[in-house]
Amino acid sequence: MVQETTRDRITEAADQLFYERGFEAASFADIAAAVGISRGNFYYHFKTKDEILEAVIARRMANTRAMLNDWQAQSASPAQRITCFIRILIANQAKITLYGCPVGSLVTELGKLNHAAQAQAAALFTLFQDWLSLQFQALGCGARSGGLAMHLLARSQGVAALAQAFGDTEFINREVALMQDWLRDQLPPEHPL
Amino acid sequence: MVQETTRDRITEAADQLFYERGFEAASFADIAAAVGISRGNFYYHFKTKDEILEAVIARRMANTRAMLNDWQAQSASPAQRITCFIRILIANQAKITLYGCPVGSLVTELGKLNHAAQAQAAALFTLFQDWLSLQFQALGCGARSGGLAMHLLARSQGVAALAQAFGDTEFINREVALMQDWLRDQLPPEHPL
DNA sequence: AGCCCTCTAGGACAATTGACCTACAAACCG
DNA sequence: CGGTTTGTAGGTCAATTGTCCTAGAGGGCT
Repeated sequence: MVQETTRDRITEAADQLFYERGFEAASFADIAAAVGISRGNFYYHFKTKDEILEAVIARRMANTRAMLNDWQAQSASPAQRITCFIRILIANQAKITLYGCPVGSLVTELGKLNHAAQAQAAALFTLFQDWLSLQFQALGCGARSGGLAMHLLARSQGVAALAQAFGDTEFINREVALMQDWLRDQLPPEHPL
Repeated sequence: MVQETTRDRITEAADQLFYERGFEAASFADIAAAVGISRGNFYYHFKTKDEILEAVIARRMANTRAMLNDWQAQSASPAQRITCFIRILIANQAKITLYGCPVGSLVTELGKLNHAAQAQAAALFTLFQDWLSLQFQALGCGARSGGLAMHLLARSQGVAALAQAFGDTEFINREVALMQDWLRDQLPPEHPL
C-alpha cells in the first residue's frame, strides 16, 4: 500500500460512517468533512451515493476475504478456524455494543429502503456462510454443514443485536462461551478442538 | 374499542410505516397519506416526530403486554408459553422475511441515530425478557432463568436478521425446530413439554 | 341565535438533502 | 515552453424534510 488515493480515503470514511450512523443518515457533507475535502470534489470521484455504497460493499468484501484467508492460513484445524469467527464478537466488542453488526445493520436498512444493493450487501453474509460451511465440511459434518454455518451466523447476529440494544458487553462474553460449547458438541470424535 | 380516534389511526399507520421503511425514512407526508389526512392536520395531534415515535413505542408496549397476557392465560405450562414465543417467528414469517424484527430493527436504527428513545424501544426487549425469565423460573431453572431468556431472545433476533437478509422463510422453520429442541434440553425432568 | 371548542385543510418556513456545473490549480507530457 | 489531463473548490439547483401558522368548518352548549 504505497499510496492511498482520495477515492480510497472517501470509501474508508464512508465505510465507517455508514456503520456508525447508517447509510441514509450519513450525508455527503458528513463524509466530505471526515475526509477533509469539499463537497463539490465528491462528484468527481463518485457520481451518486449508490456508487459510494457499492465501493463500500466492495471494500468490505475484500477485507472480509482477506480476513478469512488469514484464518485459513494461520489456524491449524477447522474447529480453530470456526473459533476465530466466533471470537470476532469479542474482538469488536466495543463497536458492536455501540453500533451492532456492520453487515447485519446495513442489510436490514437496505432491505427496508428497497435498495437494489441489498443483495450485494447480503453477499457479505454468503462469504461467511460459504467459508464456515467449508470448515464444517472439513470436520466431517457433511450435508449438515450449510445449516450449521447459517445457524452460527444467526447466533452471532442475535448476540450483536441484543448487545447493542442493552449496551451490554458482558452478554457477548457469555454467549460466545455458549457458542463454543455448541461447537464442541458438533465435533465428531475424530476431530477434537 | 367503540371509537378509533384520529390520533390512534395516525399511531397505527406510523407503527406500520416505521416497521416497513424505518423511522427516518418514513416521512410525515407518507404517514399522512396512509391515514388520508392533510400534513397540516398532523401538527394538531403530534407536535414533533419524536412524539409520534413515543406513541408508537407505547402502542407496541401495550400490544406486547396484551399478547404476553394472552399466552399466560391460554397456555397450561411454562414450556408451552415459551413455545408460544418461539412460534411468533412462524406466525410473522412473511413480514419478518421482508422487514426483519420490528423491535430489533427499530432499536438498532435509534441506536445509530443516537436517539433518546432508544432506551424506550429497548424496553420492548425487556418486556419479553422479563416474561420469558418468569417462565424459566417456573420451570425451575432458578438463577439461570435470566440468561436463558436473553439467549432465546438473541436466537430469535438472529433468525429474523438472516431470514430478511436472504429472503428465506424456510430457514425460519428450521431454526424454530432447533429452538424447540433446545428448549426441551433445558427442561428439568419433572416438567415435560 | 351567538359563542366556544375541537378538529381539519392548505400553505409557508428555513434547513438539509443528493446532484450538478463551472472555474481554477497542479501535474504530466509533447 | 504550451496543451492536455487530473484533481479540487465553491456555489447552484430542485426536491424533500420537520416544523409551524392561519383560516375556517362543524358540532355542542347556553
